[in-house]
Amino acid sequence: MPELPEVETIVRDLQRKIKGKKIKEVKVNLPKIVKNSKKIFVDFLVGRKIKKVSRRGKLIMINFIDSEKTLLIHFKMTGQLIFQQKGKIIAGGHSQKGRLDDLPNKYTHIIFTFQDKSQLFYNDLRQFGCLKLVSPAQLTKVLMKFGYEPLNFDFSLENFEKMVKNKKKNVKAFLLDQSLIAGIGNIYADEILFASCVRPQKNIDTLNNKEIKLIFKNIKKILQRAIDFRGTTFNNYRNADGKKGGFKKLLKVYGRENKKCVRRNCSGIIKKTKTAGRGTHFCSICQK
DNA sequence: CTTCTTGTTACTGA
DNA sequence: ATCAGTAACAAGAA
Repeated sequence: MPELPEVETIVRDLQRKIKGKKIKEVKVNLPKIVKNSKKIFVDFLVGRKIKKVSRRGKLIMINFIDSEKTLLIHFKMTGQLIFQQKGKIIAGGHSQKGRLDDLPNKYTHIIFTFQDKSQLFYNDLRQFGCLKLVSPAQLTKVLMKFGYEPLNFDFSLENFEKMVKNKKKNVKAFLLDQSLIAGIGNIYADEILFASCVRPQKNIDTLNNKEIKLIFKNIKKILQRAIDFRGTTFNNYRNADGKKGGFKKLLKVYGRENKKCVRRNCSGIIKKTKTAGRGTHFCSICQK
């Protein structure tokens, strides 16, 4: 599922690929994905030049030259943004399921065509993602609800320690709460807690100083490393080139139910439970 | 056929 | 106020 590292990978790629391009045509095949009226959405975008592609948590923001408005894109579970030069065969090669690598496919709901004939496809198998044009005031309101950017300088150990105080949630729910820290999802929450030897069910107010420090360090380390590997493809995720991420082989607990714990000298078997409403993987031996 | 999956929001009840 | 739990959204995998 797209979490911070996956969204960051796409944002960096798109910034390079579509910055400065002028939109020539916008096709909306599934209007419910767009949270504005289709006419307002299309009329605004056609003729616009892309100024900037950026991100806050898992939310993508696209700005345009000569406009105050921002296009927000949220992938939710299965959204994709895939860019193709005109006529180029999409990378990713040999789909086992036939021709899903050819775009547009049956999950392509919006198509942006630029003046140079290159195209950006919004695909979404489960149709939970959304696109929305917002004014600066609306944008401010949306961004107010986001917590720290975990890789930013202001997300410091000192500030993290402050956040942990007076909180009563279990630590998994804490990591998933976008209003506290923005961008961690189910996969990285499990990985961060495994790396920190802390049980996901453990209440945040029972953590000792060492555990708090370790969790803080691993949030930064694991998210950064996942970006370096261009994200995790568990099933649906693809980057802006349509390719899979490389972090899956570095996953230590997520998706490893009933397998042996990879920690040295640990004989545990990875268990799967439901915590904070999500499938949660952990080792009951080395995660205390 | 049923059950499970996931990000987010909305809602309920403690 | 705060938190835990669940439903809803959709469609595919097992």
